[in-house]
Amino acid sequence: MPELPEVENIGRALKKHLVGKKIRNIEVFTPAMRTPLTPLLEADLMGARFLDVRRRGRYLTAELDRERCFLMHFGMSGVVRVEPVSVPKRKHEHLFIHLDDGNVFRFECTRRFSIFELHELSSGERFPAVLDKLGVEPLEKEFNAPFLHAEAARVKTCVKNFLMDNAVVVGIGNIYATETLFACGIDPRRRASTLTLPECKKIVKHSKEILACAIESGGTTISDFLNVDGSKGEFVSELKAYGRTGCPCFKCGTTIESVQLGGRTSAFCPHCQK
DNA sequence: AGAGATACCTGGGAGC
DNA sequence: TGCTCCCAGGTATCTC
Repeated sequence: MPELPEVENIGRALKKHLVGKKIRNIEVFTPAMRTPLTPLLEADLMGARFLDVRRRGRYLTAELDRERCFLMHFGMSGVVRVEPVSVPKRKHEHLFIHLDDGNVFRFECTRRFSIFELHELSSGERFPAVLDKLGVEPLEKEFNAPFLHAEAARVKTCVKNFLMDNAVVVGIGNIYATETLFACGIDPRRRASTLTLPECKKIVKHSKEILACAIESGGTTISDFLNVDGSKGEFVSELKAYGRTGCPCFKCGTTIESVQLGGRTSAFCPHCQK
């Protein structure tokens, strides 16, 4: 599934393929997505030109002229491709945007968790207003230990759910929260407000490192996304805790356990994570 | 107000 | 073998 590093790479690739191109035609195959795709047909987008592609959290925006933009979120099974019109339509492709260079921008999502919407974008704005409430970017300097410590102090939820809260920091999903807490030796069930400043420093350090590592390892997924089909990035082989319930801990050999937190499975080592 | 629960959706794997 | 059931995931929306 596209995590933040992959979304970043997808955005860079899309930028190369879309910017400067004009929309020739739009085809919608599945009108009733999580949010309906029909507004894309009703809006007059013929001839609109792509100006830029940007990432915010796990969202991508594709800015058009005429003060509008597409807002994309890939959920857990969303894929985008830019391919020649001759490539046959796949089963779960829901939207085609034909470009004036003869290629087709294709939006695929098996589980239909993805979002593809049209938004207003007043001049000077970088992102549509619906993204205003998102938290800081984990790779930016605003995501630091004092910030995290202050945020943690005012919530009652557990560390794991806190790290996954998009209003605090964006793009840390179940996998990265699980891996970060394992790397830090912090029990995911602990109250976030019990985190010390040094522990927050660890979390910031490790989450940035893990994201950076995933960006490198995710490269293969990106080439697949444009060329063939989405095989998983190599980062899956780096996982130390996520998906390893019942397996021995790489550090101490204790059996990895799992617990439900906020409706999500959290794997952890009961010996290493305190 | 804030936090937990639930709906959304489908493919794949486990179990019978 | 073939069927049913459950799980995975992020976000919006609800309920308490």
